[in-house]
Amino acid sequence: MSTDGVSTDAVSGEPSRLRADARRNRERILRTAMRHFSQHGIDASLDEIAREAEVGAGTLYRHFPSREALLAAALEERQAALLAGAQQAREISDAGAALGAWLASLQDYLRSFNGLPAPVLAAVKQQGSPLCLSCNALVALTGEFLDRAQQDGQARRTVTANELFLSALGLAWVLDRAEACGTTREALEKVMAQGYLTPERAEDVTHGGG
Amino acid sequence: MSTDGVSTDAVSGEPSRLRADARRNRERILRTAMRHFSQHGIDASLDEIAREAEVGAGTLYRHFPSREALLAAALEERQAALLAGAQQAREISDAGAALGAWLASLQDYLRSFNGLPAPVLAAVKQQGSPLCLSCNALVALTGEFLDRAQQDGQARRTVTANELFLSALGLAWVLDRAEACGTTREALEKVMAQGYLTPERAEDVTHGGG
DNA sequence: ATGCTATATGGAGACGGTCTCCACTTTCCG
DNA sequence: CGGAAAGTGGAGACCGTCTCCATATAGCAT
Repeated sequence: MSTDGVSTDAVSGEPSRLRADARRNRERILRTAMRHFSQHGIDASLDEIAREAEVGAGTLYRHFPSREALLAAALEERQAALLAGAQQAREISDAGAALGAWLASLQDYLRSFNGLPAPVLAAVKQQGSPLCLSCNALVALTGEFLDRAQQDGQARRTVTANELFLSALGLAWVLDRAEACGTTREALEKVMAQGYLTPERAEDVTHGGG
Repeated sequence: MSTDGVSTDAVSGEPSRLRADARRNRERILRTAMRHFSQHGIDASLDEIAREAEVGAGTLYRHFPSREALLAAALEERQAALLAGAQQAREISDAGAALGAWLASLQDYLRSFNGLPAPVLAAVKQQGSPLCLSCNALVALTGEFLDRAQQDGQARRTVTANELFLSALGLAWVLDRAEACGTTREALEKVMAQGYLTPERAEDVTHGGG
């Protein structure tokens, strides 16, 4: 524990110019929040988190002005894991398999906390959200893998990154509230991948339109 | 129950043996609730509904013990419309088109109120919910049209009614919070119908398994 | 060390939501 | 018309979010 006093963190993350006690508190809050979000989902009581982190509610809200801000901070590790997943997926030679691997990683990420899909979806449309940045990145990444699979003739050219990402969100939403509901994750992923129509019929619809 | 002078309503609907004032209040609450759910989504304040219906909170909770109960009552007309939609769909000769029509009606129903997909999904797994009955019926109806389309070779035999219904729920969830998010309902419906994979690739996955 | 100030803290309390409880009012039957 | 059964309203307990500011503290200058 080499306590290096005040040194300004030149390159890295946010908690740079905070006073020592503030940094400590921020950390306590964050750890407690991660535990609570894991256990009780994204609707965990913020005051309860503050209480258990042994700080006042004001302190929590000073560090994290909104639930989303706290959520975003609590998700950083998971996001790192997701990015690692993306890197692994990139190294898969088959474009379709790579896309599949990415979507699987994405599902895992979206199930970090119960109810996570909702704020993520909100962040997609709402500009200023703290989750927004990562969220745009997620769409972009989805686009990257989708493009590759399309180039390779494995994914439909009619599908856009946005659509695929939103579909994945919908799937995650169903999954995290309904796994014990008579279906498996695999089955629903398959429906998303293949659709419910027969191939021949699907092509008709493609050309015929509505 | 020795002296049940008040005859139990054997067959029909709910508002049977209520005192005149009670029936009137129930009706006022229901009308107000329909308006509020329409305007503010399913999270509309119940106390606010009571206030605007000019009844006490206790009265509201006596008639409708939970938000779900009120919701279920407020949805009755919409459910009737949905059933009518099902009947129309039945009369379509093409099995695939019939399935499509049903799913479209279902989407309309699920968008009766903002946020409706969530309680419906909850009702799928939670036995005792007031929405549960209608919800089971919805899965059954979906099964009816899916079966027909499968018989006709238009829908994949690997898909079950439950899966299709849950997918539709996920779609509705995305739609009702994200329509103004860079995508159209039609596009997402198409993804659900066809999947994101190319037909050839989809067949590989079918055989290859997980 | 010591003083000083920017920084950070805690928790009381305003607000709004859910839901219960029961003293009171109303209906309606005999 | 009288009284029991049915129904009512709204006060208030409880819980969650979020703000505000008197107070406490870290860390720099001296």
